[in-house]
Amino acid sequence: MKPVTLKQIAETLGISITTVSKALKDYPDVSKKTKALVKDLAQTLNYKPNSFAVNLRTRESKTIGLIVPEIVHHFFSSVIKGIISQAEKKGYLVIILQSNESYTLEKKQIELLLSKRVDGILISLANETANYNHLNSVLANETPLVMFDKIAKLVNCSKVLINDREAAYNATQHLINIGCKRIAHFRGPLLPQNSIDRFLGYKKALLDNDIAYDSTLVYILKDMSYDEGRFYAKKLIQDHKDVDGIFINTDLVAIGAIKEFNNLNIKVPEDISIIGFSNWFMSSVISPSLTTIDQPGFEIGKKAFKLLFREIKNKKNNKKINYKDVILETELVIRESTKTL
Amino acid sequence: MKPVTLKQIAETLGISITTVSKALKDYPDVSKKTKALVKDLAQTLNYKPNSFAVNLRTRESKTIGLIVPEIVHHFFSSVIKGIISQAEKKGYLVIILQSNESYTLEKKQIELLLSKRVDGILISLANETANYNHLNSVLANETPLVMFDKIAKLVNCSKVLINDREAAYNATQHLINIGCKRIAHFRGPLLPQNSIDRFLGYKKALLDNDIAYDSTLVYILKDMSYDEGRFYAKKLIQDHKDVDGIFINTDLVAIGAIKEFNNLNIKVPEDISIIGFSNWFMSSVISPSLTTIDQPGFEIGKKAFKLLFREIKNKKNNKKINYKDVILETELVIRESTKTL
DNA sequence: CTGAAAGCGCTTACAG
DNA sequence: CTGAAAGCGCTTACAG
Repeated sequence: MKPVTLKQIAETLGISITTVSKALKDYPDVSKKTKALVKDLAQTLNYKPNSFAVNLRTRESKTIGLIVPEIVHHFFSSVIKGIISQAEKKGYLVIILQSNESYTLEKKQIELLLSKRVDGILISLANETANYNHLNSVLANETPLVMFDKIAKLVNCSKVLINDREAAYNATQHLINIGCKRIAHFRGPLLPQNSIDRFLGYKKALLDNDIAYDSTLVYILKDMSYDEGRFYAKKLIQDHKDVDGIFINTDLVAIGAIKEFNNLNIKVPEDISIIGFSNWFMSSVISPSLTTIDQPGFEIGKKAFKLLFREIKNKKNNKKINYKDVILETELVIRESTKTL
Repeated sequence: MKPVTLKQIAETLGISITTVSKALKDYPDVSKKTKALVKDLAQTLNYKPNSFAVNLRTRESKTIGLIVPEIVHHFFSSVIKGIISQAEKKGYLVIILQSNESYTLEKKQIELLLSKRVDGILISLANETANYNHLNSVLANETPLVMFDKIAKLVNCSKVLINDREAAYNATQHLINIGCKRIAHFRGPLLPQNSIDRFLGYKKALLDNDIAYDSTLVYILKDMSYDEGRFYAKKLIQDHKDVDGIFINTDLVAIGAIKEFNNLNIKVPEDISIIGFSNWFMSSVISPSLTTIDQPGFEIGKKAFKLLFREIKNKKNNKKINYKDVILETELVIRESTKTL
């Protein structure tokens, strides 16, 4: 069953391909009668324009690319959902790639998307990524690019963010408010901007409250996994018996830490208060439930697509693109893993 | 910066487009010298074939479509990851769509993918889907189709599955082995094949052990959410004070039930043993941790893509496609939510 | 070993 | 209101 083409409709009706094409797209210069005839036949033959040909002619594919570090991850899957839902509304399809936190893979995937000529690219960077040439080549290629969550400050494009520094500050301040004196921080790797900012927020809160910053209380994690959470929870207790609070870069790690403390018979929050980051669903169902910063993944995804869409449109109309940083609100969600005031 | 074309390379080198095209693809009938010349220039100009033109000529896009009911879901995101990782190896890109368990949306998305002329489609059905015309139209369109997890028995295509009936049987048998006498079942909606099969496995285990089947112990859930788990846990206790075990269709619901029992001060597993299904990561970290059936999402995804790839290849070579059902192994993972033997 | 030509299926500027 | 023609950028059967 070969797909129906304009040519077939034209021949059947004894008119030209041009007219058929125009009729289907409701050009004003085609008679009503012809339009009706064409549309009817197209309908009965179940005509679908060959998108390959349309892409070639119009130079656009109505498809965007999305690269995330990891798909099986509450935050990123929420972002993906936000992006897809918004894209669908505007008639765009989304190709999804996973970088596995690898710079090499990320770079290859960018090239792949570029060679596929997607209309735009959405990306959250791999932890490893320190070189931005591949991103600049997207820009040089005049393909709209929007970064979210894990961004590179130096790349000149629109970004969707939260105020990591402020959120981390608030989290740490909350620990201080409930009486914590020795507050540790499990931070992410050195490169990603959000792990830098969260660290800086933590540090500033300490200083603003006249608590001496002690670098031995800061642990630099690598893969931000549940197991790392367990490992560093144990290590922290061995290194510092006097710790009474921890601000942890991400919920999954915090959940590992809570689990480890449960095992070691260290009471959360009585002995140690814990705050995570991101508000994974899981955090509300573990015991004790986790105090955390709610990070609106779905909204971030929606907003990121909206920005990208705007840039795609502007590009088509040869309008200048003005880059924009959008900062979304976060919220401290207080649960059982922190002492009450 | 306009993308480089074959024509430009040809003109620069003073040879024909044909030869350039052939040189780049290492046709044997082009001289080594010409090939070197062409490849060098293509390299320096950073030539990338226009995929729109290639698609139109070759009638394939090296892109497949994937429809899942929900993305923010441990099982499905694992499947997605499996599919993408395997697709990438074979040079295929994946467009992802989410049906939200809606038949109408699913149908529209199938049409969209068909009109985009993807090389193949992978799908896990929406709970609502009872009519398979849209799937048959994929087949009629000669687009390879593979279903996984939530499948329609009646559609004539390859499928990747687990043995739901057997897995449910084993789960129920385990409850019986540890001494449960009144075993309830929280099942999924009426239509999806896997909720039917899990129910049948449950029932058969009861009968094989001479335990009377009591339909009032079976609760039919709608959206399989955490909140539904809480709701029906409470209801179950009100309806049946003597229940001592529950086999629950999916982990998220089971986690809701455990949480509710914790709140109601009903001890799991002392008062009631609970078994879930799927082995979400979350299930290993809640208290008590959840006994469940491990369902290999990542493997299901990989296998589904492999089957689809085989069919795409066969179609291209005009070989007959022989449909295949692949059944993957599951495993009972015993944790704290069930009594010990 | 090289290249002219046809064609994939559309869209659109232009002529009538 | 209709249509001939050019062209998007490739691939490939065919001729030389």
